[in-house]
Amino acid sequence: MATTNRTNNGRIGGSWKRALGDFDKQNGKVGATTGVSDEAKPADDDEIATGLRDDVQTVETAEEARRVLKILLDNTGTEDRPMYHACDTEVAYISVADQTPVGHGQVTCFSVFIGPDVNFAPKGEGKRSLLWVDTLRGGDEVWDVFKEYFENPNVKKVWHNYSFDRHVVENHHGIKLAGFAADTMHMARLWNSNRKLDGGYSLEALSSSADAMSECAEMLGAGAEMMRAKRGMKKIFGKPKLKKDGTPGKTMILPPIEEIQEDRESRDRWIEYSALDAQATWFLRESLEAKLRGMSCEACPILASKPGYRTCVTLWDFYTYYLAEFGNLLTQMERNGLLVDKDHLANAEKMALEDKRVAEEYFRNWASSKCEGAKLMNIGSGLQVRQLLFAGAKNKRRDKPGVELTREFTQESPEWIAWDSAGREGKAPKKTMKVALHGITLKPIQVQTFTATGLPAVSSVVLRALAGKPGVARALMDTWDSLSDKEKSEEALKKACGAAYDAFGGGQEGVQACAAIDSLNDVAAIDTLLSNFIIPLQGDDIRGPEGRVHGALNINTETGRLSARRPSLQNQPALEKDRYGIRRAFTAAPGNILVVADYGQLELRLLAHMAGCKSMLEAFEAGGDFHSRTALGMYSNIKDAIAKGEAVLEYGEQDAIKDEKERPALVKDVFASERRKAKVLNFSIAYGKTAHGLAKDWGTSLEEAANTVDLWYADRPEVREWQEVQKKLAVEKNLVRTLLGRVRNLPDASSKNEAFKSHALRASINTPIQGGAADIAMLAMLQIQRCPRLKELGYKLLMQIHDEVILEGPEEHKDEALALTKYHMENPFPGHVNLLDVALAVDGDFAKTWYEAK
DNA sequence: GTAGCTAGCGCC
DNA sequence: AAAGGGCGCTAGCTAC
Repeated sequence: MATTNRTNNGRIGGSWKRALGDFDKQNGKVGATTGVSDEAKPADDDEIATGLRDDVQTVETAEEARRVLKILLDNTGTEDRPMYHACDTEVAYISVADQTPVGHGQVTCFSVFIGPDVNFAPKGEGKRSLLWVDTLRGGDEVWDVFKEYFENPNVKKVWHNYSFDRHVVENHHGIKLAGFAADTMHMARLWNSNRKLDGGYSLEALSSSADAMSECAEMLGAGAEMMRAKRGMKKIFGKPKLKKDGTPGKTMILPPIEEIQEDRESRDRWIEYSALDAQATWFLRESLEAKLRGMSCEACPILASKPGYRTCVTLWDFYTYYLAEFGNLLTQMERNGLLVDKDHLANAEKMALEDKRVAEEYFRNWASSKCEGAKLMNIGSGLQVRQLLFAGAKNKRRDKPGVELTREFTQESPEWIAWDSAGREGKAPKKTMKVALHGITLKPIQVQTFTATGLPAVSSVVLRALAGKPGVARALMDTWDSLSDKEKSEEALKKACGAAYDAFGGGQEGVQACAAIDSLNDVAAIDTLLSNFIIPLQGDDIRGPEGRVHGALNINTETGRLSARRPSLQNQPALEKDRYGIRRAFTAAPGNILVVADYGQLELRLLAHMAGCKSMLEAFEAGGDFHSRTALGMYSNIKDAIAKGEAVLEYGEQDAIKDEKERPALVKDVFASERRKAKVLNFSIAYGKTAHGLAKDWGTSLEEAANTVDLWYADRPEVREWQEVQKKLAVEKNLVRTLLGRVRNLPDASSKNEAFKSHALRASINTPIQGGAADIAMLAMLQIQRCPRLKELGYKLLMQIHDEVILEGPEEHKDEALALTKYHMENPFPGHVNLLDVALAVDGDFAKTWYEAK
């Protein structure tokens, strides 16, 4: 085998990218994982010749299509023993990195493999077990023939990353895919969630992995070699990119898919390549089924002991009971998409740009009064901001260089910017110029936070500490002349400002520095909103033709949570930070309404259940403010106050009729700081946070933090025991399991590297909780999806944000739909029950927009 | 010019 | 040696 390096330099511009080409790294698709040579040498014939071409039956006409359609429909097997049809498509006219496949992309061909025994060749022409259909040449007529095939629910189809193929196939002729049976990417995740560094989950990587394919090595026989012959597309079809002078360059580029397919020189190789994908998927499914059948699925013992629990003996059971259907549901949600109000976003953009302009001007004026270069600096560059504020600071790692006193940066020249924006007339001025930045502080700022590379961090937390409370210094500056002497006293100013006050000499100078850094922070915050949400949500790449955004929902996390991409709809700004109301842009279609429901304290409830923690279970049963109740368990002074009747956890009915003055105080008001600590611990302990980290956050001694942690555990000893069991499991077996028994491999639990090992051990106590919450959310979504009444009412799932779901449907049925949604979430197990030892609390509402429904 | 990295930040 | 789990996305930067 030729030597290949691991770089993926396939800048494969424009519109070619395809499903299995370099779909995406998160899904472990080719790109990062397939060795792609940099060298512009022709592919070695030995490597790519599979000898497969003669085994491929090609179809280019409707007549041939009708003949093979019969063979396809004759080979579906039985309910008990289905014959799996592995399918795959190749796609042109889509930029997979940027565009949603809903409404983008055109299928140029597809391939099907039903196993080595099925023969697609006409009588008397020998045997061809691979089917390859040319939809470029075949066009609409061929699609019309195969529509019946794709829509037939009795044909059990298998795909690798079904999501992509489903959408691009459904881009043609209103086809509605049915008969989904398995997604080998999801099966592979369930088998081993830890392949990120081991080649990932691309079809290429999996089908050429001896481990993944081990269960069908025998069946493959000599074919195993053939599987391993599979290579990335660019390796086989790449051509040297032509340089400006027309000579071949070093970089390889991939011609457009439709060209490769039609080009006489590459067509046969292309047919082989693409037919091989279906075959690889088929064998991979066989192997993974055998693997999953051999792996136990051990649910949380407390849960598994409950009467009525649907036991999955093996992970294959888990796949067939839940995950396959869930995978299909996710593709349906992707297709549904969310309607986005572009006008609203355009308006938000205007406001954001204006706010940003004002804030930027304020900072730049101030900074350039102290350093000439700041006039032209890039204030979005952390490096440059660090140069201004931390010049001369040492690196935390002694062997590495610190921040220089002065440094030059290359910036676009003002002349060029003017020329570029004013119509490019005449000779182009020089594009860039050097800009020198030096430190501007009067006294060095004490560095508290460092980046991983040892340099002073300039994150928003650091800048916030320098600037003080948002808006305060700025307000002082704006009203400076009318301030009283007392208000202008050193003491008062220092109190109102952040740490930059002293570093810039105090007085008005100090206040101004704080105000300017505050503005800088503002610029960064606005920029994030603009570039992450406001702008991309208006673009056509992630929107389908009907104006809805169709992000991808992936099952690709270590814990079993979903992740969302293009766009990442799961990290829209939280309500309190959503200053431009971005969530208002997510809206229901006319006549419809959004139903939004989320779990309360889902992860803590799962911890209570799995650990069998008496105190936590009681607290959830009692209801009310959970964090106050935690504080009550930790601090005796709260207990005393309650015993004396001076405070209560929450008001009961009797308190409501009392005069306000006669009412006892609430714990969350009187013991606010205790409650705050209890709340932080509730969230932190599940993540494995250490006393050291808490001490740093709270600015207390290690001892004090450790004592507080002990107070938390004192009331909840079962949690500590449970965590020890998880860690032990991780060390002994290098795995932990979620609530429903899915596995997460943690090889680092045996690592000699203590940092890796610690991380694995923290993950071991978090994964059952986080993954268990994902399990519950999955069950609830399946119940919602299956609910015949919700379907009848016209309600569809659009989105999941870990513990929250969004549905859309006709406004007239909103009350019933919300009630049903909550019911399913509260009773997510098959049979409409909740088998946990703790109730599942669900909060929900409906509204025209996401913002209002939260 | 590109690819891959770091830093940073959004969500649960 | 670091010191809270899980993600995706962007801008800036640098090596090639």
